[in-house]
Amino acid sequence: MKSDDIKEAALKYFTIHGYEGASLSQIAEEVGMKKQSLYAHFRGKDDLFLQVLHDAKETELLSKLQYFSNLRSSQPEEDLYGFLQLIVDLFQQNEQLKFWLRMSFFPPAHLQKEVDLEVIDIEEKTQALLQEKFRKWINEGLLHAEHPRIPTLAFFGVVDSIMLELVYMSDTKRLQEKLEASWKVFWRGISIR
Amino acid sequence: MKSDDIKEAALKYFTIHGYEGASLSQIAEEVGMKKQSLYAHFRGKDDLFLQVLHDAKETELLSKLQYFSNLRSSQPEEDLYGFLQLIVDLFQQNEQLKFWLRMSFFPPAHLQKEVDLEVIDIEEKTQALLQEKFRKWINEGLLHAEHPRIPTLAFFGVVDSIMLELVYMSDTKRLQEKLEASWKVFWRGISIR
DNA sequence: AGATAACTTACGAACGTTCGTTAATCAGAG
DNA sequence: CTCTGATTAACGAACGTTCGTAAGTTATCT
Repeated sequence: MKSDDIKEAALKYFTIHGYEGASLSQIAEEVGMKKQSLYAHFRGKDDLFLQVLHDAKETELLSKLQYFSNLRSSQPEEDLYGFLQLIVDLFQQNEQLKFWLRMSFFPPAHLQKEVDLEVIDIEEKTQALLQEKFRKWINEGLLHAEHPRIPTLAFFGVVDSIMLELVYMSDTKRLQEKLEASWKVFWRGISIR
Repeated sequence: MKSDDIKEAALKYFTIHGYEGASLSQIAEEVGMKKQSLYAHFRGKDDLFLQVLHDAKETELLSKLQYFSNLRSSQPEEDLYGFLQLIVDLFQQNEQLKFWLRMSFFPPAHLQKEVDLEVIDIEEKTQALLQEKFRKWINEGLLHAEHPRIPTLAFFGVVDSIMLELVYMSDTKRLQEKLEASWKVFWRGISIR
């Protein structure tokens, strides 16, 4: 499918240069066609962008849901640390997560409304899922007793900081060091004494 | 000074629309002049951007250095939590921190080198400063004994996640809740039991 | 003080280029 | 023949930048 090639190229340039900085000529050239030909597949730049955005969001959401549904054991230490590693892996496999991160925090001004809808959707779902996990773990006495919303929000904080580090990353060693440090302190902060 | 008005307007549009999305016409219009007149003050768009960037970095660096040098007491709990509040205050006072955050993580591609130099500079200085603080606190037995680099990196992680939340922020209540949660877990993770 | 020179700031006009988009045309496949 | 997808051509609009110029300010010298 040629549309997928276009979306792949668009993802790349949107990620590097942002919405305004990415030009349809570049994207078209990447897939070996003229920019006017893109209009056979998409209604325009906005349409292309929103489809790429939706795809990126869906794959990210799916990856996270799959990770949590494939957990057999109830071992918060492994499960949570594994989730952080999942984020790192996703970042290095596809460009989609980096694109998603950039656009969810710095969306093109005239599409902020549409972007926000996607952001809110994925956030509510993952947060509800994780908070439920924490609720169980706390009830089972595996974690420090407190309202599950607290470790949930704190963990998303760790995830966010790791993603930011992944964006900036020049060096894998530095990333791993920061991940270990954040995880160590976080785990000590939620585990039972 | 008219140059300052221009830089102020430029900061605003760079923050909202990014480098590529901000146009000199808009910036000029904001200060009540034509875009050609900007060239009496700056050599071009890149020059304007880099000056705004440098100013933003300097004020942020200065704010952080001042905060740490004005600490009289050796009370990590107050000092660290106060630093988080400082970040929140800086974000709501000036636009500069939001601009800085956006550009340090998603710089215009052709200026990445120049931006990186500023980022590395501010990061090295603040990190060295904070790590020294942690070293002292740990030596005084006020914090959990470990290599000071660990709580330093973890704390910067908390700071980053708070800043991301400030960028996204639609709601002050949500921000405060996330800040409290991250702080609670972080503090429990580094304090002595 | 008054005249002159130099510098600063702003403007209109125009430059060449690129942008996203539309329309007409054409090749190839079912 | 029809339909899908790609092309060429062309569009108005906006981009950053340069030029020449005019007005205002400052500095220098007699």
